[in-house]
Amino acid sequence: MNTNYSNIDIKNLFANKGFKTTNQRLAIYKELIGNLEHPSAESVFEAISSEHPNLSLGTVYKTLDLFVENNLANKVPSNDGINRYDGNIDNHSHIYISNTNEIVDFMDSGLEEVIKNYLKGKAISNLNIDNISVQINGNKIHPEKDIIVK
Amino acid sequence: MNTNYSNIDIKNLFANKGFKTTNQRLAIYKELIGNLEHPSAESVFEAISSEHPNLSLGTVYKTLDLFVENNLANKVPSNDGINRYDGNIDNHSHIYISNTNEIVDFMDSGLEEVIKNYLKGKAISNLNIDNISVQINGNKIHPEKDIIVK
DNA sequence: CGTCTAAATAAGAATAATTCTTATTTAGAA
DNA sequence: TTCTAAATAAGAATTATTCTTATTTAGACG
Repeated sequence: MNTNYSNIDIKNLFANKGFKTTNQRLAIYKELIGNLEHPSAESVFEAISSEHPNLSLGTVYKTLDLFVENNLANKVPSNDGINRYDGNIDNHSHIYISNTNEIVDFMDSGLEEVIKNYLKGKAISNLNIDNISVQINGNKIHPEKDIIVK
Repeated sequence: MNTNYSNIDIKNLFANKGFKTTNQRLAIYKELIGNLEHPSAESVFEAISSEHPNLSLGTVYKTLDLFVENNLANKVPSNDGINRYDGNIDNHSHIYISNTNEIVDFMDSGLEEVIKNYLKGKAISNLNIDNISVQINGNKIHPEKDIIVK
């Protein structure tokens, strides 16, 4: 995913979706695509509120939902009751780490391919499939260190 | 999964985990394993409150979390901020249906096998994997009808 | 470029889900 | 049967999210 958008690029992106570009939306969008940790509305707000001291938390909520509705972001299912968002709209999977509460991207087109092929042999009637992603649940052996996928 | 537990069976199950059997816990557990729709705390409460008029919603919350801690249930990640629970602790996958807000079980040991095999070729360092499940996101063509997997 | 207006925002009130507190009740050990 | 630690009921408190409304602003249009 290219996260190296200029303000002009983002402005065009927004215009194509039919909504206005505001400083708030620019800041929220840039934070979202730059933050790979699947932030909550609250953490997006905290990350940018020093540069945007008048920003309202309600605006962050509304704006993130606007992005989701317009396919500029996705919600990431969570199991602690707090909604988290993902600026990466390419289909990918997630590693849920229970002892750190992290949700780490697992990008691997081969995996999605393998699953799609397997499911071709199955008939699931009455369902339009939008996308498939894998949830890998686990815990970090060394919580302070990163997970490295090779 | 055998959902045909007698009260005695459940009592033993609880005793083995080291906690007391109460009427509330029996009712909550039976509702949880009998309800395949991944209920929230609220819906468990509603389902059994007529037979247990003094039951407190807080007790349902506490009890469901007790079950999760003791591996008698799992939390199901959701993206509407409401925690949902699953009394089926066998590893399985879920179909998330956006237009009905349902979460439907997708039991298929072959699928988990295919994924495990694929992941054997990958090195994910610093992670203990507990389980892997697939999230199939889609929407029902006929919302009032069921999804049938063959 | 200035004007205008629908759209967006700030601020904080309202709501909804969940957790916490404490007095009372109870399961099950002894 | 007694006793006590554990569990519960009730409702207050907290937290995440949504809603309301007065004010501000992006950008269309002249």
